[in-house]
Amino acid sequence: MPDSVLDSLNEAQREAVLHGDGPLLVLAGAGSGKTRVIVHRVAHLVRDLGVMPWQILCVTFTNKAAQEMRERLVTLLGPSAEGLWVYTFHAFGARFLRREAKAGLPPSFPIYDTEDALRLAKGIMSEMGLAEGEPITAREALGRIDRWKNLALRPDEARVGELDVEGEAARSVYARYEKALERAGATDFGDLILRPVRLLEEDPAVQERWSSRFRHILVDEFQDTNPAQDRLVRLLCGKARNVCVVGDDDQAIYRWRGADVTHILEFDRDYPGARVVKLEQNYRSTRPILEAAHAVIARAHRRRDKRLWTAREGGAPLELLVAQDEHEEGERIARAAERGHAEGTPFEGIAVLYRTNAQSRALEAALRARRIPYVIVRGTSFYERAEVKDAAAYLRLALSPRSDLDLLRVVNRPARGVGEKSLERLSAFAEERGLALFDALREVDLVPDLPGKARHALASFRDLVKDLNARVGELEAGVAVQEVLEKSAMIERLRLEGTDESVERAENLLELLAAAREFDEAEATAKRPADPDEPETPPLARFLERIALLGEADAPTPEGRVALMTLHAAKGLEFEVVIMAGLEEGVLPYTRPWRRPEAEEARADLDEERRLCYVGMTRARRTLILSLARRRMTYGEGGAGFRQQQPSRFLADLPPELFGLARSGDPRTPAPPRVRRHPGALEGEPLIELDEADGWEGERASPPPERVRSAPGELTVEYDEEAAGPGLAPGDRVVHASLGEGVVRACEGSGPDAKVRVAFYERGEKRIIARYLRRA
DNA sequence: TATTGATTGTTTTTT
DNA sequence: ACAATCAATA
Repeated sequence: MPDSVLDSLNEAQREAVLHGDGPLLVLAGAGSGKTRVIVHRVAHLVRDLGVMPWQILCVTFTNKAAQEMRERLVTLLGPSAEGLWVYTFHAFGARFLRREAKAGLPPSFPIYDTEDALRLAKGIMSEMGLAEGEPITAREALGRIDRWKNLALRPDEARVGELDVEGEAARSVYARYEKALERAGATDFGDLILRPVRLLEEDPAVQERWSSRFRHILVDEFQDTNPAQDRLVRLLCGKARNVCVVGDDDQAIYRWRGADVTHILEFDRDYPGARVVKLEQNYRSTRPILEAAHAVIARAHRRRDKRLWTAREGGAPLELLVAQDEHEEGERIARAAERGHAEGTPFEGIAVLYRTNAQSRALEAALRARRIPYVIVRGTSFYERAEVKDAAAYLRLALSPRSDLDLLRVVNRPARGVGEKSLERLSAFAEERGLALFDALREVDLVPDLPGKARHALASFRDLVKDLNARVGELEAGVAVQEVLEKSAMIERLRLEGTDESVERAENLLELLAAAREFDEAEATAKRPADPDEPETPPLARFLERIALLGEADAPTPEGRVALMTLHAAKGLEFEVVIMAGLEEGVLPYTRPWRRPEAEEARADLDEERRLCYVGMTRARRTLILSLARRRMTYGEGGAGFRQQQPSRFLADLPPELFGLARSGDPRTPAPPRVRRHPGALEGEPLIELDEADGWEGERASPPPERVRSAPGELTVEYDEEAAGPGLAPGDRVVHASLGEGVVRACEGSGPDAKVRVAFYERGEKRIIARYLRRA
């Protein structure tokens, strides 16, 4: 390894990079150069220790991370990086199962996503005569099944409590569900881990082959592994135990998905003799940001002791935005973003983070009103659109005609006169003869009682799929997609419809076509490492696999736009300016309004919320702005109405001196608000006092509460009734969203509902409700 | 069968 | 507020 590289690493990083054989745990705090360490370690193994690229397996959690790692390795190692195995857990599992004939799956098996799985479970439950919700819903059953799969448990091994009626039902659904997957020759996400684990455990020859194949295994984001994944890693690294796991227990935020922090917390117990390296120097954030983040995370239970530090001096204090409701919050955030931009941060350097997707609405509206360009980095990807999934289902069916689920999805898409009744008859016919639906279609003429129209439609559908199926071995993805789109007339029908929505759908389908062609192109140019063991997988199968596993579109945030995303989506990213919305009880420590978990469960939940908060804060490089609303609409106007909100307990953990106003040097800059823990605070109780100093009304439309006090079970807001209108007085200059700027002439009443007479420069004099005005 | 209007539940996070 | 599912109708 060149000295220049070694010199650029700090001591801990160097230790991790140069570590030789044996287990290694790298506890890498936020912004501590984690990816750098992994990448340089791989380079070291290949270049200095002579490990062959294909003997190294790098496992990540997300596609984005895998992609980034692969790119950085190519830059570092050049073409030899092509031979490295760099995959997400699920992509690795898929590759394993395709290549391992003993897994007993057809080589182009379809991968059912959550939506598919839910439909399958629903079908099974209605077959079993279980009404929805009696005793459990399909969703709940699937939740249980998922948890079992995360533990690598098969139906017969799934344990349920004595009186657990729901569990019992879920288990019998699980058994049938597995049978259905088996019959279809399909897998779901959980299977991609479970099946390799079980095969490796049950067949020593297979285990020997795989564990000797990989000399080194590196796992990123190890804190997010579930038990099945943990077991998979252990099986793959075998006796040599050359495994390097990198992660941060403080950033474990996927417990709900079956991840278990224990794996990282007790790594050195599971792998005795493991070396542990802590990366605590942070290269990302300013000192106040790190201090704030530490104050929040320090109170979490069950964590490895560590503390991030930075060599960087100085740094602006944190800011706190306090709004009356979510609309005002949006507006304040929009203005903060505008200010950040005005002060020189490009829009793409600014992010607004929130706990739940529902919060994005108000934020979006406010940004739009101010004409601030933004993107929502969303969870639902392009490939989850219904029309795209329809097209994909056609292709999957062509590859795997046994997949009844896919057949049922598209047999009448677009509508061609095959209704429920006809499908029932077809199913009955298939059932009788033990055939898959598609095989039943081969003899559609023998199915009794079909209306002529339906029979004809079914026959032509069958011919389309059959034709594709016959050529599927060598068919390019692009050609296959094109044929499906043409012959099924999906696009044509959508065009005929002519609504805005249908046009957009047609465009999505064309985009899928473009993606398929791009895929073919990449396949043609990429010289895939010669691998004699790898059975020839049809290109179409590889394309569909990518679609199935590409959850989030890993499009980089476009230039020139503020990024809006959930805290989960923000993991691994960094921004110059981070604005966190909704620091309120129930929102940032999120609590489900209904079910009340047991104490231990509740504490674990709360810890996870704390870590989520920590993840959000540590995304910020220079500026961290926290915001909250006093009241918030739940379920919209028709729903429960609005809820009075208490400030988040996490705010109370922040030392008051970290707060101040960003605009220093302004002679009118008031004293910073004091945020402190109430003297009598009980453990776990949000007891916060926010004292706001004068001067804040410069940022406020409605009169500032003089004092906000939050005690157990109560929140009091005291207003100074003497304050004129929204802190507005005749002569003040104000702005209205659509009417522009003007001057206040008079105020009637007080509070946010006060009527204010304003002389607008361009629109003349108008009477406006105070809450719609802002100071100019 | 397909379309429509009403009703219901949903809201945490996603490979 | 919104989507998704369900019931009633053309």
